[in-house]
Amino acid sequence: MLRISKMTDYATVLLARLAAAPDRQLTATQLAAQSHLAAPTVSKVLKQLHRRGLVSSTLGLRGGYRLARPAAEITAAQILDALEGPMALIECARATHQCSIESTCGVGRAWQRVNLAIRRSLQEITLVELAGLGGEPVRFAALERALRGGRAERT
Amino acid sequence: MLRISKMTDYATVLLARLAAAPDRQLTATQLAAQSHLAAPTVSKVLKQLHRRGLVSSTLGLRGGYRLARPAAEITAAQILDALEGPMALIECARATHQCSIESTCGVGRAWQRVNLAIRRSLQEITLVELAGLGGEPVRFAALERALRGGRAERT
DNA sequence: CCTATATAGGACTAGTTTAGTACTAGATTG
DNA sequence: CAATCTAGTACTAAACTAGTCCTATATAGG
Repeated sequence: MLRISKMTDYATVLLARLAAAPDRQLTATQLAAQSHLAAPTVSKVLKQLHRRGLVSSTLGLRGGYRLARPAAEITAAQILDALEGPMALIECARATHQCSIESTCGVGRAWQRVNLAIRRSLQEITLVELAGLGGEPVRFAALERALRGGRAERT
Repeated sequence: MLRISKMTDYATVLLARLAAAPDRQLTATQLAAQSHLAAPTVSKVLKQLHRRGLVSSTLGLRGGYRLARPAAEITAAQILDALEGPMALIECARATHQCSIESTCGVGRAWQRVNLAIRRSLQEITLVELAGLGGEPVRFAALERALRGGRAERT
C-alpha cells in the first residue's frame, strides 16, 4: 500500500500548526484541540518530534512546543525519519541486507534506485509546502531536480 | 517506513524469473527452488498474481505459470496494486476520506500530490527494468517525465 | 514553600496487519 | 484412473500500530 503511519500523518498536521504560528508557543492540549486529535496521542507524537530535534520545548507552567527551526528547513523526509526511522521500500534496500539470491535476481538493486529517487524527492519537500503556507502548491520542479540529481550515471 | 510488503517483494522476484524465461512455463515448485523461497508462499503469491491478471496459468500435469503479457507492459505500479491494492500514502489520499479538519490543515492535499508523483513514477517503471533485463539501469528519465506530467498547474 | 501546569519517559494493552501454513477441490496428461 | 499441477479458502502465529496510563521532573506564580 506504500503508506505512512497515522503517527507520521499526525506529526505533519501538528508541525503544520506550529509552522502557522512561528512566534507563539503552543501546548500539547492546544494543538490537540486545534487538530481534533486525542490529547495523549498528540503528546506522544510531540515527544517523539522533540527527541528527534524537530521541535523545541519549554517545561513547566507556560511551557509548550515550537518549531526547532524555520519550516523551510524541515523536510518531509526528516518527518518520516523522525517518526518511522530511515525509510526503505524493501529489506534489500536497507544497510544490513542479507539476500542469498541478490546477485542473480537484480530486483533489489532496481528497488533501491526507486527508493533513492523517492527519498530524494521527499528531501526537497519542506514543511512550508506541506503546511500550504508557501502560497504556491508543492513544487514538483523540486521533485524533478531531485530525481535528475539522483541519476549518477548518465543515460 | 514507506515500505512494500514482503509478498510484493516476492512477487517482483517471481515475475522477474518468469520474465527471464518468456517462452517457458514454470511451476510454482520450480520458481520456489530458483528463488529460495518456501513453496507454499510462492504458490500463494502466484495465485494472487493470476487473480489480478499479471500471470496466466495452465492447470493439470505439465501445468505452470507464465507472464500474461510482455514484461515491458507490466509496471511496478501494477505489481503493487495487485498485491496490496491501490496505494495511498495517507488516509486522506484515498477515495472515501472523512477528515473534519482537511479544509484548514491543507496537509492532506500536499501528501496527495506527493502520492500522485510517486505513483506516476511507479507506472513508468516496467518489469523489464525491475528484472534488470533491459541492459540499462532503471530509467530515471521516465521518473522525471512522470513527475513533470503530474504538475497540472504550471509553476 | 507549595501548588498548578507543563513536558519527558516509559510501560502497557488492544487491535490490526502481515506472513506463512494447511487443507480441499478441480483440471489435465498419459 | 493415477500422478501432477493450479485454485480457493481457512486458519494460526507473529509482528507492528495505535492509543492510553502512570510516574517523574521542571517552571511560574501566589
